[in-house]
Amino acid sequence: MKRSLENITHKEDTEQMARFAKALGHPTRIAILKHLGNQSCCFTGDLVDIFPLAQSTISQHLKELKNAGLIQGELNPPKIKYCINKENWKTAKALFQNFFESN
Amino acid sequence: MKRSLENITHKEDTEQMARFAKALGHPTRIAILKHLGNQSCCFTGDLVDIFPLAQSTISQHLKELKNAGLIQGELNPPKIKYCINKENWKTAKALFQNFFESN
DNA sequence: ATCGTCAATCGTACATTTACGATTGAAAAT
DNA sequence: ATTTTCAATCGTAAATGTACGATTGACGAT
Repeated sequence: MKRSLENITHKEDTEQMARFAKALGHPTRIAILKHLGNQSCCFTGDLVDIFPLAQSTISQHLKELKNAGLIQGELNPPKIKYCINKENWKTAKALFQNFFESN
Repeated sequence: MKRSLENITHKEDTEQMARFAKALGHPTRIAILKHLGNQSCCFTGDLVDIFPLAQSTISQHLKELKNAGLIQGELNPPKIKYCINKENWKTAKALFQNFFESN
């Protein structure tokens, strides 16, 4: 990537949707979200058991999902309980719905 | 990425959705698709005029969208006309709809 | 106070992405 | 036949992403 600073800007909706899409752009993360959808919530450890990936890798994926705003972590000592961020989920849903509808 | 060969597999739906999402994971590509949605079709050159990016960069983005199956190029010598791939668009729409609905 | 458990972060290796300019190839126009 | 035009591809540089094991930090339990 050249133009590292002088980068192109797009409409905020477009940028936001791209951020969501990027976070969804890995099968493990989709699978995590599907799991959260069923369970409503779960702990990192649960996921480490489900997926044949290192704990650090799961943690990294969770971080990306959190950064994108799709999930949130609640302290539940000594564990951390992850849930869908319903607020942003609604936003994402609307963005994608609107995007796909127009064709 | 270690495990380059012994990689994790997911359900086909999950993999497919991730492929679509990955292709949507860049604002320029979202913008291209939105443009195609309005225009129904367009030429690479049109996009080069619209976006402040090199021709080769646009071409690369188009290639990714084509690989993901979201667009298709029709020969229209001497130009190439790009359109939404309606078949796969429907598939993608359904995958995302279903995904977001379940929460 | 020490130990065990859980999850984040660090350091690292390698792959992939994103951008550019330059080159190539194919087809239309001269 | 030569030139022009359009878009793909090549080569390259830098950034990001994906995975691992090891370490750290926080907190409960012993």
